[in-house]
Amino acid sequence: MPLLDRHGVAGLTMRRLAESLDVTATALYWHVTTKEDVLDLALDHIFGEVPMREPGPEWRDDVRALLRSWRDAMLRHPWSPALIGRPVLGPEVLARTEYLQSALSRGGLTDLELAVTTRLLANFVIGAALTEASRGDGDARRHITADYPTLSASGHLDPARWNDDVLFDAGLDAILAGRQR
Amino acid sequence: MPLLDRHGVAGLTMRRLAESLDVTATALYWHVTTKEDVLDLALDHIFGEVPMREPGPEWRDDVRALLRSWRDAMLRHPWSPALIGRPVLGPEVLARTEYLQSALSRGGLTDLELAVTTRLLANFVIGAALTEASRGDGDARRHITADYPTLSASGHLDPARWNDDVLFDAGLDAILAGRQR
DNA sequence: ACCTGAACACCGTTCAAGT
DNA sequence: ACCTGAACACCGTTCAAGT
Repeated sequence: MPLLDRHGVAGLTMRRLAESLDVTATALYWHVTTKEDVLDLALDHIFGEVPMREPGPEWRDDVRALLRSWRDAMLRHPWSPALIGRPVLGPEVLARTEYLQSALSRGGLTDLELAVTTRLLANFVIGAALTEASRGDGDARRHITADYPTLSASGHLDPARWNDDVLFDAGLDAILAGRQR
Repeated sequence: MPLLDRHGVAGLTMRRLAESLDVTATALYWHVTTKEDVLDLALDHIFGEVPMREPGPEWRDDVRALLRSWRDAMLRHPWSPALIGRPVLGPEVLARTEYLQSALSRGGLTDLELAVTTRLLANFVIGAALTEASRGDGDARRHITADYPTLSASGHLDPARWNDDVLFDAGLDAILAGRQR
């Protein structure tokens, strides 16, 4: 939905969507029962953009590749992370979760450890996409220097200091490091 | 804001908020320039509920305590996780981020590793709160059994099988485990 | 300094009616 | 089966005006 990418979730209007489809706004309600339905469909749809590559010999590489594309897809559609939660149950999402979980299984993870790692990875990716999608127009973060010594020394809020991509990849590696072979 | 807790972010209306304050809706615009301002204020405000306990001898315990309360606060106000991203820069949030980062410093983390771990932890907490806040009314997840073998075998979508709290704590421990003393 | 009232340009959604 | 038109009950926000 290019409408969402341009105007954000606040700018998506049933009337606007209808117009882009050359229909009346009320016509949409034959196909869909509520505006939330539209958002649910759009959300699940973008996960179709996340490729699930043929599983290779190194399961860690499969996991990394999947989760990088997962984050990329959300960053390409910055409205998406905030919508997550409701229908993390669309078919596209489920297929990718299955892929992730089976890769972890190949790594030897089972039971509690499998569940913990799946959640940890998924929630990390979602959290990362959510925070990164909205930062960017950051013009705040000034004179923080005085009040928060450790924070400003670490450059946590300085986008020039650390790159989002390397922090994400390193986080992924940290999670994957302590795991079974 | 009990209004938000009861009606969610969609149910918070300038008119409704005004009424609860015994004022006209238009009066609000003298104190605030836009509705988004109200949400930003409300969001930062709930992080004031997250206690920063006196740092103890075990830095890991400080981190765990902070992040558990952090997640708890967001789950008490389920509308909050989806709003994160814009002003993760309010004073309450900044104070907690500073606390977290200084605890990690006491643990011996510096530079890249400090930045990576801070992000990893923060994004995990946010992602967890976001996904957990909206699930709960899950009445989907049926006949998934057939199509996604690993997924359904793991009980990933079965709330009776794994408890959110233990998965969260275990995730936290997994992140903290591989780190400096 | 702080609030009201009227008004504007929108919303999502329902429903009878058309083809 | 699919769409239109009119209508309802709301929205956020602006602005002149009051105290």
